[in-house]
Amino acid sequence: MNEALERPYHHGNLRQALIDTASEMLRDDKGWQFTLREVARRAGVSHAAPYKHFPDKASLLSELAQRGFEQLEAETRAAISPRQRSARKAFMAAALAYVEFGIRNPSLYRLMFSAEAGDVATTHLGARAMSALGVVIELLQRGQASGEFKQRAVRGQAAACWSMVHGIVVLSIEGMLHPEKVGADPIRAALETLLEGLEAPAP
Amino acid sequence: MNEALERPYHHGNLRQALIDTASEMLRDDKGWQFTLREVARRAGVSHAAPYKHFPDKASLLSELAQRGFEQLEAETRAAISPRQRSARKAFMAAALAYVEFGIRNPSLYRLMFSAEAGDVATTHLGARAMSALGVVIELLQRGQASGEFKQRAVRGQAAACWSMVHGIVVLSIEGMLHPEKVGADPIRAALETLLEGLEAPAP
DNA sequence: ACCTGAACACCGTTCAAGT
DNA sequence: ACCTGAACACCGTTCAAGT
Repeated sequence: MNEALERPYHHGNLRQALIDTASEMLRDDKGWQFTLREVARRAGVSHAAPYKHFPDKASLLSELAQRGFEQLEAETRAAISPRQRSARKAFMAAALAYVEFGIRNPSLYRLMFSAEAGDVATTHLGARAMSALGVVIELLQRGQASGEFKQRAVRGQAAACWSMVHGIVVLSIEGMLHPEKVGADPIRAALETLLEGLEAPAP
Repeated sequence: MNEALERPYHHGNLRQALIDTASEMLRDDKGWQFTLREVARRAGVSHAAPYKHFPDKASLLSELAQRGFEQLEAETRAAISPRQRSARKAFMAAALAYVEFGIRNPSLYRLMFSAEAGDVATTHLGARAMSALGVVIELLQRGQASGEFKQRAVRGQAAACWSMVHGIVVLSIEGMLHPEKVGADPIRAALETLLEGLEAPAP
């Protein structure tokens, strides 16, 4: 921290330095009012310098968002890597990993779905998001193949899962899923309810 | 429209005029970059005039958000007013009304859950949101009383329902629930899945 | 009582000019 | 090749001054 004192980026990788600095701001400043000039300031360069490495502000944000999706997918995938578990357990582990990522990185998570990083649906961002969605689809296919989950259109079930975890994250970040409002451990309760909608009735 | 030509607010209700103008901007400008100066401009007053009626920008936004929650609750409630229906049908109708409100008013919906309108959880806003949540809770209690829904903690089920509809709205607004990505009518599919998690197995 | 105009401290973005 | 400083057109907010 405080790289500015060492004047480190006179030559080289300002681009990476800007990304790192911005990531830190995203992690630390809960109050999400991201400004390019402040990133430049913290990186120890003039406010015009970033424009040599990014065409505009949205471009830097988009870069951060993409990295966010990569990290989200990696963490969610890691949560289900022990393949021996049941689809139910794998589902729960993946869903909790997703939600925890969102709650641990509220500003980043908001950014990932914010229009400020570019049209999420139409740009590369959409591709990243869809790739993250792939984890869910694999999980659902596994559950259906083993007979644990109902035989339904996987894409519809995936829409349900993604909407649920996304909703949980956003409402949690906004402080609307606190126990006093909506009962103890609303996150687990919500995921349990969804899971029961996915599962096939006991034979 | 174009009220400015008639110089209508020289005397009276500039406060209301600002709210109306801002609401129109919210409805029309898909690209959500709300500025107080533009509201003043469209209302035909100087950029300093709003400060005689609202302490700051967040205050106007908060007012708009509160009205949004009122409208959302009213529309959701209206969708289930024919009391004779089954809990399943009432639930589906209410959920679809909620989701359609969000999709019809994307900027307003975003604002309602955005930190720009003040801390959603801690201010009056939170109260409005909780009041809107009341519709869901009544519905769940009805379904449990009639035996249609599983006997579970209503607050947990409510968390599931709210997270689901909220997630559906946000992902839809962001263009991530389009048929080519996630199958035909992902909204109904997602709500069906949730509903099956709520319902008691057939006796 | 209600509104305006100038002013201040910020933005994002551009561009000539510096090394 | 990479960065800076001044500049432009915007913000939100304040405040003396106008009617």
